[in-house]
Amino acid sequence: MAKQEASLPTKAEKSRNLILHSAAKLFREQGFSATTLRQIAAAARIEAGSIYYYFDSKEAILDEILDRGLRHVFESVKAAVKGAGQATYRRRIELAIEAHLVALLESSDFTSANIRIYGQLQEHLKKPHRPLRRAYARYWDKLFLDARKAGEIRADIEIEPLRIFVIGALNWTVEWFRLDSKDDVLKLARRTQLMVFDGIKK
Amino acid sequence: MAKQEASLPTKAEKSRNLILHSAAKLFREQGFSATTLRQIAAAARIEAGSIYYYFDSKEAILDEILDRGLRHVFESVKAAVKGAGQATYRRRIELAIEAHLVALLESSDFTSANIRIYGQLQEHLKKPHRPLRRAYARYWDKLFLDARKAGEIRADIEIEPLRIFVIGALNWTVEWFRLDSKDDVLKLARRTQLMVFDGIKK
Amino acid sequence: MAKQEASLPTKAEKSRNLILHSAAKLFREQGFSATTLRQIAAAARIEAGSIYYYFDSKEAILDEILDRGLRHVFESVKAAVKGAGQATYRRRIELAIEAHLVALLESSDFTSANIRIYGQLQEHLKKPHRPLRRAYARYWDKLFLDARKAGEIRADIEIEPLRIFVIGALNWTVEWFRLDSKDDVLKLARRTQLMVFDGIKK
Amino acid sequence: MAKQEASLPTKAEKSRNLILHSAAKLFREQGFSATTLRQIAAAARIEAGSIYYYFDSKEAILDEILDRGLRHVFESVKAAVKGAGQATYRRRIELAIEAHLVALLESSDFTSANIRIYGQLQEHLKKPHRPLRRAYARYWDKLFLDARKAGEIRADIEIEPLRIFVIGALNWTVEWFRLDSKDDVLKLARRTQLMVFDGIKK
DNA sequence: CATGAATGAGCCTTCATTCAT
DNA sequence: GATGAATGAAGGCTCATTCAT
Repeated sequence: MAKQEASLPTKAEKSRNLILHSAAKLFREQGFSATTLRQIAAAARIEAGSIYYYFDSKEAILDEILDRGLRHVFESVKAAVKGAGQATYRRRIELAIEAHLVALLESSDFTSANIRIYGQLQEHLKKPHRPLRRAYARYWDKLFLDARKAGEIRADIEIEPLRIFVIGALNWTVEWFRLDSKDDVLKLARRTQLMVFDGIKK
Repeated sequence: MAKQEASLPTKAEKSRNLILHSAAKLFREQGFSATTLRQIAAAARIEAGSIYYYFDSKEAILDEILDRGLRHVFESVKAAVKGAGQATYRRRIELAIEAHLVALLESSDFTSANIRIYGQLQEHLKKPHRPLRRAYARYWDKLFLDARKAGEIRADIEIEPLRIFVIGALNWTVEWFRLDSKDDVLKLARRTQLMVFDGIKK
Repeated sequence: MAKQEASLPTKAEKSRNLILHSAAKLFREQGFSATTLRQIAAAARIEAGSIYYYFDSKEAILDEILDRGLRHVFESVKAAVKGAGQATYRRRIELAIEAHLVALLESSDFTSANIRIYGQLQEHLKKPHRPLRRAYARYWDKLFLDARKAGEIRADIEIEPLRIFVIGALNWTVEWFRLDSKDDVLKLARRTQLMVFDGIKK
Repeated sequence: MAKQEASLPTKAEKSRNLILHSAAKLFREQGFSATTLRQIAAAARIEAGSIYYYFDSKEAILDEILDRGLRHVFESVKAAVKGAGQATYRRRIELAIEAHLVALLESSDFTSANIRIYGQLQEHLKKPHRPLRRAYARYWDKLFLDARKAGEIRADIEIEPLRIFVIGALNWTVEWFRLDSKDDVLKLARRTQLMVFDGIKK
């Protein structure tokens, strides 16, 4: 009962995590409502009924996946930016772009599931996650705002549309990107950084 | 499929179209499998059973929506580019961006439904639409390729990643953009064109 | 769509009623939660899913059964008493006893189901039916009160315990009485009337 | 089943009893099939799985409750009558009525659970308890028969319907009576005795 | 053309039960 | 003695689909 500190994951914790990972993968691939609990159970190699030992409902699974997914990108990006110390703002934003892409395409299925299915969920499923989503948006806004104040990006650019444009381009990768090697994501990141900052014109 | 030679739409054709539009809106909002035939029927103000007079199955409705949606953007973009005559390639691409956005966000729900749900569909539902999707991708590639040959965009940019980046940024708008007025879409288009060509750096 | 006056029951109305009667019988025999929709469907010779064409839920079926059941006894008793005209109060109460028993044991399964299962239902299922139950209790109370005022029953008898005693003795019959012929119920009624008024002592 | 010779109850016996009491209360309130083993376990402050250390199945719990419940009224009534010595038959029956009511409404939940749920159980669950039920009925029949022979109750009254009427009125109290104080049950008993013997007429 | 009625497969969920620890 | 973890059968309910009218 007492929570052990940094102890090995118990059997139960492993089962719980296996369910979450299986569900996240399926949600990302097929969407929330097209995914059945039997599919999740099969992927986790248990019976459908057993899922209810760990979760109250299909929605409870979704809830935890959405939360973990967003928290994961957010923390990755914050860590990357923090790690940049006093680099230029361009550099910081470049690192944020890379971190966002890595979290989305490599780390786990939580983030990609979140990005992919959130928009089509019913209102009551989205609601609890809105505060964190807003916080993440504000974090990027601050990054761009600081860069503009520092004169590193054009003064006539509005922050919000910019953020939407950039994150949109990043998020869309989830629709087509298939993981082959870490290099691929980094290469994709580099290209994206360049495109965002310098555009495509000669 | 529908027989017609510019005659007035019959009552049957009107019902058919109403079903398609109702379905497209719901598919875009909730996804394919979360949308029920009864919801579609209610939105079209008929009974669920009546849908089968016009369509063989739910999948048949989807099929037509996907097809119309993609055809619609594709034709809009081609028309816009053709209308530009011998303008610069930058101008042509700018018009393509605008046309894509207008088709996606304004014209109807077919295109937005297509963009939004395609990725999560089962393989057998995607398959028939792949040829057209590829053709559309090649059309953009040609646009960018010509621009590069003409020296209007940087020589070191690879075409495919560029196309993915641009269309991705455009498509993601479907996740957040809510139509208020035509101006908004055009403003969005102008900003996007600028960002794509000139980037954000000072 | 327009309600026809006293028209023949439509096919749909017949199905609906068949479901209700099948359910009432099973509820009375086994209780509410031990009865499955599949059992009800089988008894009504349809498929379980078809029940939902007529009812929103199992609870909706219960609701209508409870309502019909209580309404039925109530109206039977009122009609019987009214039919007695200006008879003595003893006579009126005797007729009420008979009417209650006939409704409970003969007329249909709605009343017996109601009497038998009400007490074990969850609070939220009972609640909507409380007003009518109270009204029925008050009706009996008035009957006894008038009889006491008229000096036909002993002055020292408290009305509420009396009503509870009498209705209790009547209702308990549902636990053991099995219908053979109309005579049986009437014989039972006569015995009960006698016992209630004259007691058993010599 | 439990081995014991007036020794103190072991821990195991206490657990077993706690399970039985918890179950009886829930069965009485909600019925047998609406009560889950997890509810019983929670009420007994153990885990659901642990119940199987003491009982083979949910039905085994029911079985013991039914048995204890009936045995308890039966013995109470016998003891009360026996304690009356050579009193009049009216007095003996009055004491039996009181004892039945006290057992039903006060002593424990076993008897009330039995009375309330027995009628809706499946045949195979009722069967083992029928002999004892019949014996209890015969016991009352004998009481009334003796009273009639002794000329204390009217000669024209048939014994079986009388017993059914009286026990029915007593048992129905379980549907509405809520325990407040011992006096209440005794008051209820006195009223019932009076009503049974003298009826309500002036 | 359109619907009302019904189907049956399958969904999420519950629950008595099992068993290794 | 007792539990945590898991099972699998079944329950209420939904939904695409069918078809006589």
